[in-house]
Amino acid sequence: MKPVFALADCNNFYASCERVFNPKLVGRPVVVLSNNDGCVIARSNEAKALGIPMGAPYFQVKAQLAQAGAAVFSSNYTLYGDLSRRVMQTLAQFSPDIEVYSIDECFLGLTGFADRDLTDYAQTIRRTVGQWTGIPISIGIAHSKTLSKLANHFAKKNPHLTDGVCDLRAPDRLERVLGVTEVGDVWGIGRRLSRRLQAEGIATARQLRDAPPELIRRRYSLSVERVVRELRGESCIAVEELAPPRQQIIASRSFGRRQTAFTAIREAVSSHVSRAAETLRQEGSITGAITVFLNTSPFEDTGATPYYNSFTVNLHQATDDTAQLLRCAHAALKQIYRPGLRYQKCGVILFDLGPLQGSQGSLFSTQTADDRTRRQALMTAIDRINLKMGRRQVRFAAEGFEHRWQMQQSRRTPSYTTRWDQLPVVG
DNA sequence: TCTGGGGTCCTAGGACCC
DNA sequence: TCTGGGGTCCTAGGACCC
Repeated sequence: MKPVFALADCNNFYASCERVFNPKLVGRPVVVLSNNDGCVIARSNEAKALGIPMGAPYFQVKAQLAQAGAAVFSSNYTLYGDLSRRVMQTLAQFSPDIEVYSIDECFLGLTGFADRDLTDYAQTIRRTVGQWTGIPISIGIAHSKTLSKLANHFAKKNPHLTDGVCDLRAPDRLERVLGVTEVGDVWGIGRRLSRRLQAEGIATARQLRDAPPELIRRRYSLSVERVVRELRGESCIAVEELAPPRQQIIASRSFGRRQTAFTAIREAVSSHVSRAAETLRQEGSITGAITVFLNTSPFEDTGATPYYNSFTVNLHQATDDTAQLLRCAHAALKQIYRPGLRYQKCGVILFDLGPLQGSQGSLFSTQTADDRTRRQALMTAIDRINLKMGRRQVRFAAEGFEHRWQMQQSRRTPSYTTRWDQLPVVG
């Protein structure tokens, strides 16, 4: 039996989240900005209709948005994360086999449901998610993940034709949809590949499907060959219920305004280390290496070449101790900081991750097992307090107090669903 | 003045070894 | 003047995703 996949994808997710708690926004253009209020990263249909491109720098479209009476929000990831969890929990009612693919997308294995009317089933899913969470979704169904993405894309682009659900198992419909889908809209074909393929006369998803896989592999790569096979309905990518352990943890931010002073940058790096280490401990992992990176803006028009540098410290013993990581990060920062530059962003990467359980001590460590136990108890205590009392109530002095480098978020909505003091009020 | 953040995978090429 | 061949491992960079 051929496998059946569904992809459920929230429509304009962040913009829809803002609408859930502010129904007056329905019908109005809504956009959500990236961190630091830099770029447009989510648009309601009305905002898309204005021609606001995805990723547009806010300052370039600000006037246009204001003129159209658009509602503009700083991103509120706490809110979006919480609503995402609710959507995923609802979806889990409909298949035993689900993979949360991103904050707003979820694959459902429907192979065992193939004897039902799946369009009908998908409509039930849409209705339920809408009623329980207030978030509108679209659903694509097909014999491979890549085709289900494509089905979803078609459903979303043609709501009047599809009512938000598109089943591409029917061969004639599949032919038609493949024929009208640009090759760059296929999952796994980005801007670069799309340009190359088009230069060779492959402009639609159908043309890509009909290209010989062996040739594609030779000319492009294994990954593009896999895309071709998936477009042929040959499923090469399974639903992965268990997320593979992660390989790295990144914490970085642009500065609210350009920074030059070493002390300010060290504070920012320290606070990123602290955040990354928190994630590390949440996952029950330890890290064997830390990279600090620092850069100036790539958009500076002074003609100077942008500065980007990074430095990696390998730990002789893997750890999840914030204090130890701070020492390494400070040493790394000293290696890459150059006075006189206007820095735009810094961050840290933890990699070489492994499980805390069963980790080995180092032959060369001066730390005793007792020391380690005490440090771990300290970290656990800090994490607990911060969880209970709010983020960063207890923190390391290296993170500083003034935070003049911190990002700007002037248009942020309350954390309606995760903070008691910010619950929505019905009046 | 103002241009996000967090991930994964693949490949080519260099270092190194025998 | 001549200057192998093959294997592995690591890393940087490119490409993709949301």
